[in-house]
Amino acid sequence: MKCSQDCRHCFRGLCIHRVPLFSSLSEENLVQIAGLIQHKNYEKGDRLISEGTTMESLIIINEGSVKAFRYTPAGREQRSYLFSEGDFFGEQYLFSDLKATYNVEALEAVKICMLTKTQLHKVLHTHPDVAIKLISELGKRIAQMENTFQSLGIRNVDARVATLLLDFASKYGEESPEGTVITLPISREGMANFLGIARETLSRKLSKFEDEGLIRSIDLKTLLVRDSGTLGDLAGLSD
Amino acid sequence: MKCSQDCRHCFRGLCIHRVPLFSSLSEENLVQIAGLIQHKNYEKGDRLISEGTTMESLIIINEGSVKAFRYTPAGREQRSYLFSEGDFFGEQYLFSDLKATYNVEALEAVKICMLTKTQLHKVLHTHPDVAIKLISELGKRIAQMENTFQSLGIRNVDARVATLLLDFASKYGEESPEGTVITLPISREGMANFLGIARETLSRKLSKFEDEGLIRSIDLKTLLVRDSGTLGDLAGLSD
DNA sequence: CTTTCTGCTTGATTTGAATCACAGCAATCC
DNA sequence: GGATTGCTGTGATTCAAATCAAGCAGAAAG
Repeated sequence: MKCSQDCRHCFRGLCIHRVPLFSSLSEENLVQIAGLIQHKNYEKGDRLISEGTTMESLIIINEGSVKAFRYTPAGREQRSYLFSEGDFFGEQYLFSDLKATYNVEALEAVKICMLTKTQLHKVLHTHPDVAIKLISELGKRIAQMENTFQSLGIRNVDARVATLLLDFASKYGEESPEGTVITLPISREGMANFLGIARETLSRKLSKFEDEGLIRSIDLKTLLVRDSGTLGDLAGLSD
Repeated sequence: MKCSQDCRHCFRGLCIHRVPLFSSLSEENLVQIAGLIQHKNYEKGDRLISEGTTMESLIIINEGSVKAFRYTPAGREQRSYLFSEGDFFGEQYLFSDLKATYNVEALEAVKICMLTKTQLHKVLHTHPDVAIKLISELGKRIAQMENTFQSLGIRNVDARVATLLLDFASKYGEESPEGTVITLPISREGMANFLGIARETLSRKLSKFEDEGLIRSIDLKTLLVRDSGTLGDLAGLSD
């Protein structure tokens, strides 16, 4: 199946074109790999991966977004990631026989592409470019995690909240004359878990930022960032 | 130069044999790659990498240990890693043109092996096995970081200290009839930075653990872990 | 051997976030 | 439309770790 201009109708080629991982490949190779890929859809709230499960595939998000999280021994959801279109995950487990150490849940309707363990191995062996790209992506992710580490180590909660807001602004924000409008992908509770702080504390911080004119809360799912400069200062000048 | 049984005297082959990264290679390939590797020695306190520098090589530690750290905007050392024999780092920067975002300093006399950007690319192209191994190692590192995330997100400082002690016990500890004797690679201040807590707090926690009979402080650089079971409970049953 | 310095401990106080408690609002269900 | 349920915001309180402040011990220097 050859891709026409509108990939939305070419399910095989769809995700592969979007994924930076395969961007270095020729059209011919793309089509070849596309044939190996399986597709699956999930509804909001569906579990894609559960802790302790054996992972057999690399998963690439084609449409929608998911959260990755764990439970603390006390049973609270904790420190999750958000993955959205073009992101991939599950690669850690494809080369070891470890079980998944986190859960992944759909935040909305989600379409994914899967490449199984053996197929990925084959691809990596025959296309070193893909391997290098994958290494590079993993490197980026590590660098990003190191950044997150830094902000985590900082006790200053204001800085963490500011960082999250700016992150969201760049990922989910849309520019408007008044500032950046963010459509929040997760609830306040979710954000608090993400930051490792109490729900109430997040509320208070957001209220404070609003009092200071840095943001404006449109409704529970929508936020306007009015002064990203000051937020940036807060995020950086921590400690 | 072919490796004899005692690799210590065969500088070219030395690190390559130790590094899991290259373990899948044939002796022939090993020798070939060994020829590309450069060696360097550092004294305690020497800087291997400075923030903002361009990284041109993958660095593999052959002997000794180093710490990786950043400075907070306020100028405090923060949240470092410890790398020792067989560990490698710097790979994130070899595929992007990013500058180093952390500093690396020798904690003792250190011998390293370096493989430059272009040489590594060449190796990865010609030896897909090495690429896959590298991907797998990076995956492991990510998994490990995710674990660290979890313990970081936990407010319970006791748990974090306990985790660190157990980590050190397995990395630097030696069994003795009374328990595991740890020769600490870093100062109290270093450990506190590592954990993201105040130096004083660490002191107090260690004193508390000692009162409870879990550990015994031999001298400032030596620690005896007497009850790793209870420490494990503390580390796990946090929050 | 004494002095000095550096890193460590211990105590007192402060601070900032967690927790507890409850009220308001929104969404869903009947 | 009204009721149940699940989020959210705010105030009061508690608590744990940071900070401030001495004091101590071991190492290096004179």
